[in-house]
Amino acid sequence: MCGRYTLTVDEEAVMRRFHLDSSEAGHTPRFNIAPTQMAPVVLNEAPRRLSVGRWGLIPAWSKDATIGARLINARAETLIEKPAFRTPLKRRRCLVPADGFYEWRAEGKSKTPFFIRLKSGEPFALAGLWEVWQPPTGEPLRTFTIITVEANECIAPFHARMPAILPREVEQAWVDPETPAVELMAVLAPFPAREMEVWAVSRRVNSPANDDASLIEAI
DNA sequence: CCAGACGTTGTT
DNA sequence: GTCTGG
DNA sequence: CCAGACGTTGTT
DNA sequence: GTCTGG
Repeated sequence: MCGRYTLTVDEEAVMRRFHLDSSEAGHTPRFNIAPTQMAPVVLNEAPRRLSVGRWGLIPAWSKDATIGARLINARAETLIEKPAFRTPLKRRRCLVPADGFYEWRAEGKSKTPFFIRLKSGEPFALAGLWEVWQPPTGEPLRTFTIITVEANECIAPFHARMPAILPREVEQAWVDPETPAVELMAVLAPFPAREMEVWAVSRRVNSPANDDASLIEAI
């Protein structure tokens, strides 16, 4: 699964990586992006822009926002049948820029967190869905969820699921609302484990209040 | 037709 | 909003 | 994902 | 134990 991730590069680097012209995200390097927090997303917009949304999808029909804290992931295998996801799947797909994520492994009484990234260290796109939710009062809120797939051999020791990392060549097709969703299901597959690496990190990452470069240092 | 649900993960 | 169950 | 809270009533 | 908030 994916319950915490990183985007440690600055906004310029994110824009370069995803060929964007402008940004409303105000992104600064992040080492501990947690559910319900705002994070950069790439929608289908012209001109191409780095946008922003709240992690944890709140369906448009939700009466309150609390469900958002639980809908942080969406299983790829059941996207089409789940009411909360099938509507955004059609025309509201997004890229979630990231360059690493965390998984926890129980070791005796406690849990040890691990950091996972590409061996290249490069940012990548997680497959996401987004929605707009209108609170009873106030401005509409954009939210998003991260799609999960079966874990590869690198992640399997930690969990049965991992976030869907998109191959670079399908990123544009993924956000294009003209692409039929059925044609995209095959790209939701475990990323090659040989291109990923993992190491143990400090338990300081457990608290979402901590967000600094030391969180991804190997211990 | 109306009413009511609508989600994921891990752990026990 | 959209689907399922009654 | 983990951390942290977890309640009611009436009155101002 | 379970739910909400970050």
